[in-house]
Amino acid sequence: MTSGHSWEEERLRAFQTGLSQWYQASGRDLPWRRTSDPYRIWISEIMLQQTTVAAVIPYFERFMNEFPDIQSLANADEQDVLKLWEGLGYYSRARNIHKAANVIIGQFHGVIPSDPAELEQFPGVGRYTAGAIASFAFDRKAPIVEANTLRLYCRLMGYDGDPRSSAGQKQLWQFAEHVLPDNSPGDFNQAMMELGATICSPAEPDCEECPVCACCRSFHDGTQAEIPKLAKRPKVTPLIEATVAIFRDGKVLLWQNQPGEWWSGLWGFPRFTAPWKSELPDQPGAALPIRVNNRLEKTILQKTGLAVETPSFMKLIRHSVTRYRIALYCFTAEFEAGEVDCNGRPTQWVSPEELSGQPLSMTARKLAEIVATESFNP
DNA sequence: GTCCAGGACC
DNA sequence: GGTCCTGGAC
Repeated sequence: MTSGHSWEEERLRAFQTGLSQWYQASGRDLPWRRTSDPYRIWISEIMLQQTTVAAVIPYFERFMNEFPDIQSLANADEQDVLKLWEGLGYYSRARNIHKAANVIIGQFHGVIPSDPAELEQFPGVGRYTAGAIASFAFDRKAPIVEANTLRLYCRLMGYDGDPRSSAGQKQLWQFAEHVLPDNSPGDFNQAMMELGATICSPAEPDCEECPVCACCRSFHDGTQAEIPKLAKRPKVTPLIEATVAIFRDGKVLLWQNQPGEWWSGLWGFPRFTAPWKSELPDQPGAALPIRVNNRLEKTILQKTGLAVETPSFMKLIRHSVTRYRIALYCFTAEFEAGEVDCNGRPTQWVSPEELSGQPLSMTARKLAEIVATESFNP
């Protein structure tokens, strides 16, 4: 295994030219590629972290309509930023861009810096995102390594080690720097990502269409299926949870998720580990076994301070969060007695119509829709 | 239904 | 090295 990877000048030129011609002919026209506005580039790059292009596009358009510049974002309430982020996931990204916007307004006179090292100081901006903003918006010669380029670089180098190891990371960043041209490094980086995303795909890359297959070690060796080495999947833990929409005088109780919890900063219906051991039959409207019902009522009292009338089972939602596979049992219930006490957690009573204005997780949103429909047409 | 993709930060 | 989230492909 080689410790460094370097190409001769001639090969480098051929690679850069082939890639650039291919990108000009075949690159997708994406909303954030029509601009060099660092604000738009920055927001798009944050949205694109851990998120696919197709999912990002409508969010990006809405976000830019609502917050067209960094000042409007800094002025906004965090809750309104989270509301625009609803459904995109990884909500710390939304809290971080709001925080960073205020730092840029307060300490950088509203000007996004062009230096990758400075960019990396902002919350939510790591080495990749700093390089992306610096190169795309300012055409600075900053290398990038993210999922698409990681796969592409590993194959170009024929790197069969673990790309997540420190040795692998060192190789990748070194390679990214090595191939980066002086002219239009931003376009070059975009082209690399585009090639990784479209041609050099994880399964069955379309090597016949690749403009640089002549430079590709993995293509030469026929090792595309083994490179890059895939990460081991963490083992999945099943969870059974319950959530309840409690009604009082036509309003429903929400609590706010706290730092360190899932969906921190967003609102939701009281939600907790289900007080039973195995999955229940999935029959909306069906009466719960009496003992299960009693335990549920007792848990609701513990978590909210409220006694409720017999909870009614509405829906089973199956979803996943990181390594957890969750069966979420959704209930509605009518308030009977008590004072709201959710262990110091912020709470509010809202009408079903007001639910649409609250930032909720996707699962809370699903129950909110059921709740709004039921209360409109019970 | 299950599997997979997708960076920052602790 | 573990945690954050969702949607789309299969």
